[in-house]
Amino acid sequence: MSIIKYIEDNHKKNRPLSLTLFERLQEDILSNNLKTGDKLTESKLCKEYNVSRTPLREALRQLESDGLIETIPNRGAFVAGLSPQDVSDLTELRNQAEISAVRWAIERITEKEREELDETFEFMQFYTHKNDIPKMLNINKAFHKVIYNATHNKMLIKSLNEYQLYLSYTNPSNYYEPNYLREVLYEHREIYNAFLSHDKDAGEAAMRYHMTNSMKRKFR
Amino acid sequence: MSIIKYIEDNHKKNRPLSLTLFERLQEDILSNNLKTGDKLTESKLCKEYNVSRTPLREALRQLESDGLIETIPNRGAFVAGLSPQDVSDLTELRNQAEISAVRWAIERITEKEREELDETFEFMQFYTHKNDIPKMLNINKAFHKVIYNATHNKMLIKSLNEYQLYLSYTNPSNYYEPNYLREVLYEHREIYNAFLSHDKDAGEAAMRYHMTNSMKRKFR
DNA sequence: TCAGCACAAATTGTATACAATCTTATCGTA
DNA sequence: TACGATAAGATTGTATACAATTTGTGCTGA
Repeated sequence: MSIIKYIEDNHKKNRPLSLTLFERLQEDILSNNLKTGDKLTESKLCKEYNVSRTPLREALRQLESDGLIETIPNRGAFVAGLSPQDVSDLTELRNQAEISAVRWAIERITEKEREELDETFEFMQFYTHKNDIPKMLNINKAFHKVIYNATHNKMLIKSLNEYQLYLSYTNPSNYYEPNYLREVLYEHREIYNAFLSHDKDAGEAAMRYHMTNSMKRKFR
Repeated sequence: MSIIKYIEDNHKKNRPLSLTLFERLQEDILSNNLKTGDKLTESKLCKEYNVSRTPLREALRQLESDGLIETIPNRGAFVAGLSPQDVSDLTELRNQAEISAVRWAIERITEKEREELDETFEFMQFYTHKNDIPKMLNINKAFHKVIYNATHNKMLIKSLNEYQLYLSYTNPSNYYEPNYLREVLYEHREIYNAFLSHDKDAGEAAMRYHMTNSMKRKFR
């Protein structure tokens, strides 16, 4: 049964525990459930998540690489969350990176990726007219992710995904202001048009405008 | 015996095996000793390095986070080294990041860090006059690292250190050209002066100039 | 009182054992 | 011959056991 096999392959639950633990701890740190300075005692976490130390320690190593914890040999792991300063820095870094990314992406985007961008933008229009804000939040992220991947720049993609994830836990925009969706759609259309006309300068300008306004929307 | 204790504490060999393995494998991948696509079979690596699988797997998780390997669950880890395209992209990213960094650093540098920069630049002058190229390579890296840290931007520091490390394995500059050291010293002096005058625009311009010339020196 | 030591408990680091999954080789059948 | 089923071997995933180190505690003696 190829169908069943297919479904099994995609839904299969043989994801390593270390990955699940990594995501769980990442979530707990970014959501400030675990706070900066907290000691992460392996045995306690093992009991909490009901796993052995082997996959847990692997998850800790990944968190360490991402800078979300700091470990001192033979002493243990300590949470290193994001301070308000970190968030502010991260925001600025993200803005710069997004602006760079749009130039790279316009230069390197493939036909298939362009179609993906088309599709994503159409969804964006659709859900804007539906006024479906939760859906829009996802589509918004997806739109930017398409751009990230279109840069075909491995390191930049990794950074941008990290920035997007980390910042998604910080104070959200004022989604429910009356013009929110219309403004956002307009700004994305400008970016989208730059891809259609293959105009890097226009793309940079549009992204810069979008980033500026995103910041404003957060704090107005 | 406080002295002995001190020396022990610093030279102590109780660094986790996972860290040693991580550095070793990182080196092997960046130096292209392990090539893109190579399968990393745990048991083989264990035999090669004479360790058990536990610390080895922890090292693999860190390499994975850094994007130097890719692991497929239940299938194993595969080397994902840097293609020429990656190196080119990385170079451009590094250049942009260095330019951003110098602005941040000039704004945020502490007195202590300024002194460190003074000292490093003095060493730079000293070894330029001595014409000691190997020493200069180290001082050069150190000078930039002082700037990285002076940004006090956690993420940016992490990225820049990664860029510097990764690119240090790529084709080196033509160090032994007659004017190499003098040119490099001049360019760093311009950057250094911008710190003294606390002039971000001058700093950006100087770093931009330095980056441009660094590229030229690589390929002339 | 308290510095300093010794020992016990807790915690991290590493090795090994076992379980689950994937790969490969073999064989039989159409 | 080509193909698929199947079982053996190899490899990865997880749990447990043991070793090394750190941390906590109580005692001693100046």
